[in-house]
Amino acid sequence: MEPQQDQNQQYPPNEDSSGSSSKGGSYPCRQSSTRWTPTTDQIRILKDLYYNNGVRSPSAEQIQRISARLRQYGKIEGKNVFYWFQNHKARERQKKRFTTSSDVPMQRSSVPNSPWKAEDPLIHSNKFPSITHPGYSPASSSSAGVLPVPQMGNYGYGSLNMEKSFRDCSISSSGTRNGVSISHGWVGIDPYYSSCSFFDKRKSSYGTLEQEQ
Amino acid sequence: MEPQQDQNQQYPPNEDSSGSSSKGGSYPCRQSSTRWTPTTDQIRILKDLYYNNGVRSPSAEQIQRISARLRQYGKIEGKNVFYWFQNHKARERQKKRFTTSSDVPMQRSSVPNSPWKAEDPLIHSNKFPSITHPGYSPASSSSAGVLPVPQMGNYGYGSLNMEKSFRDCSISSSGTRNGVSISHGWVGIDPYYSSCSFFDKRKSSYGTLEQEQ
DNA sequence: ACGATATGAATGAATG
DNA sequence: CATTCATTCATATCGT
Repeated sequence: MEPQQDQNQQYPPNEDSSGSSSKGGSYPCRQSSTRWTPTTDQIRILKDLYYNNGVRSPSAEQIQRISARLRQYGKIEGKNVFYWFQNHKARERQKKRFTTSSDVPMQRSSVPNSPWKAEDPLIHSNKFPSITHPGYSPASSSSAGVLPVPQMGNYGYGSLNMEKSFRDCSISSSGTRNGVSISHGWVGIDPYYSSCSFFDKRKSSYGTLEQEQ
Repeated sequence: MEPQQDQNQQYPPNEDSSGSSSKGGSYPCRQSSTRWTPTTDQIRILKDLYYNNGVRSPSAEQIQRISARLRQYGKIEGKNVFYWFQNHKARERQKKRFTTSSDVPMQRSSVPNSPWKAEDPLIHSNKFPSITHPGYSPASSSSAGVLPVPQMGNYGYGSLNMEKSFRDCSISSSGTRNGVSISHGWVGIDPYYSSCSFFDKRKSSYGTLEQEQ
């Protein structure tokens, strides 16, 4: 699996600096920005960052820098870089998820436990680690490209009880059917939000309508 | 936003909780998902609140009222409203972060209209004609999106005196006196885990501005 | 031409 | 509030 579609994609020579802007390059004059179509060079660099530098979720500053660099090879925006990493990581994990679980084909461990209507206060406190942080040890936080080997690959998903892996599968039982009619009121809310917002100093950085209460 | 993509909501007509076997996404209009799919009307109102009223982080009571109002247009819970505002605000900021350069104030290359740099509160047309909503009655009028900002009285959370704001609190507004010390607004059903983490430590980012190249 | 797949884009939900 | 995950939609591309 993992086609990874190597740089096979021979995109059209792209428009480069001419300002044609439509990187699709195929259409005479059509929606120039249907969607970003990365050039081979851009993909190569992105993959290099991903695999050789361990970059998985670049921060805003990194994204700016990356997109700036990639701009030499074609039109690109920050969001493209952002999405690219997001998607690449997600898809890699997604695939891994199915291949790794050789045990049970499709074991939907339906945990009848929804954080929002939850009844046990445990949910927040004892949340197992790791599902989100597999194993790609960022190690030296400064990836700076000194990372010799990309230790990507096996995500330790099955290590622990992934009971909550597939979160609630049935939170939608909110009334409307079978007279249970649990409650509408969305009981249980983010503790941070509702609990303590004392010193809640809202800085109106936007300068728009500001409200305080 | 969303140039052409207009995902309609059409929440599940049936309440089958089991996740069916077929790889989801087979059917075009079969969003049998557990997650909330806002209707265009709901989105319109939410954006109106966001942009025209400056609502960014509604309080518990506000969320209650908002969700109550939006419920006319489809199933919705308080948490949905909460998340919506959270996400909308966060993404707006994020977008800014990606695109904003540290040196130049603002430099829009081209792309006259990009979802990431322009947010228009205007609504999108429905892909499908409004289908009858099984569960709740669409309540006749409106629904088709001719309603700018429906009645329902004014929300006091403008930049005005919020003093008189809470008058007809349908539910038992727990506390929330003027000033601060807002407690759980969750109308009585929010007993557990009031993990008061008063002083949320700003994680202060990774603190490492690495990555060069 | 289609259908399948790969992948960009968007967003709800959740965590830290 | 920032960051991340999961899911889904939309479309580009490729195979037959």
